[in-house]
Amino acid sequence: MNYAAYAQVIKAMADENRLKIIDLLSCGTLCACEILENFDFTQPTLSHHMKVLQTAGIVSAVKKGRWQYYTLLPEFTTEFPEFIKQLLRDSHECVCHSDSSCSRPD
Amino acid sequence: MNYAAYAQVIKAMADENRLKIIDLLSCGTLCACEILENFDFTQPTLSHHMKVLQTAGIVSAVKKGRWQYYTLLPEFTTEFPEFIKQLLRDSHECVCHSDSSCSRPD
DNA sequence: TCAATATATAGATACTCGTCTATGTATCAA
DNA sequence: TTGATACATAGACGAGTATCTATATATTGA
Repeated sequence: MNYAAYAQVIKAMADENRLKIIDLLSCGTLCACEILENFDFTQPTLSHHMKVLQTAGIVSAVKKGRWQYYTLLPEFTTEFPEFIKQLLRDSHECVCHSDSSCSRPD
Repeated sequence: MNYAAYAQVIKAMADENRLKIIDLLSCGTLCACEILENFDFTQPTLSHHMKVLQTAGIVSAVKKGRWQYYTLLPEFTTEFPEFIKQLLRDSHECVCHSDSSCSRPD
């Protein structure tokens, strides 16, 4: 499992405001000004957050005229929940199935 | 949706090593020394990571003799994937369903 | 052409975080 | 009792980050 790659994605999600941005985008494309209406921080701060989400492969951006439209990437919305599922699922390559010097608790 | 609370959980997951620890624990309880065998960092660093995971409500700890046993909390393993599902699902309270001055891209 | 609008970039600041070394504490076996 | 083992805590350091103000760029309507 590629921990480093997914750690990058999760790092990008590890912020209250970006989590809300992802939620806003979960029902469709929005431009930056529409997203900004939902927050108290400044426009450059939003610009920073959107760049973080793009770099992580969570969001794509398309410019039309004056507006920059952001959309959740389908790769993210489908692959990420699948990764979480696999992460928390018992798999047979785990160290706990191998020999160990420590005894188990009762 | 409680973004702040889940942002704390996601922050605790937003580290390559802690992600691997969660994966190791996904198939059952392990003591600290067993977990440490899988990493290159020092024992105090592991101790720090385990505290972060406990504070976030991801892992519980039980001491038996000399050993400290760690287990993934069932609340985490069941509720977190559900949160991710809801986060990425189109919901009807979204701002995109309300009035907006911005036009949509084609 | 000019002003307003939408967004990005630069640079600064304060804070958080991952890791280390050094050391403390608790448990157990001899 | 003593030494070894398992783990935690304290404190430091360097890197990263969330936010701001100031400013630049691009687009559009008048």
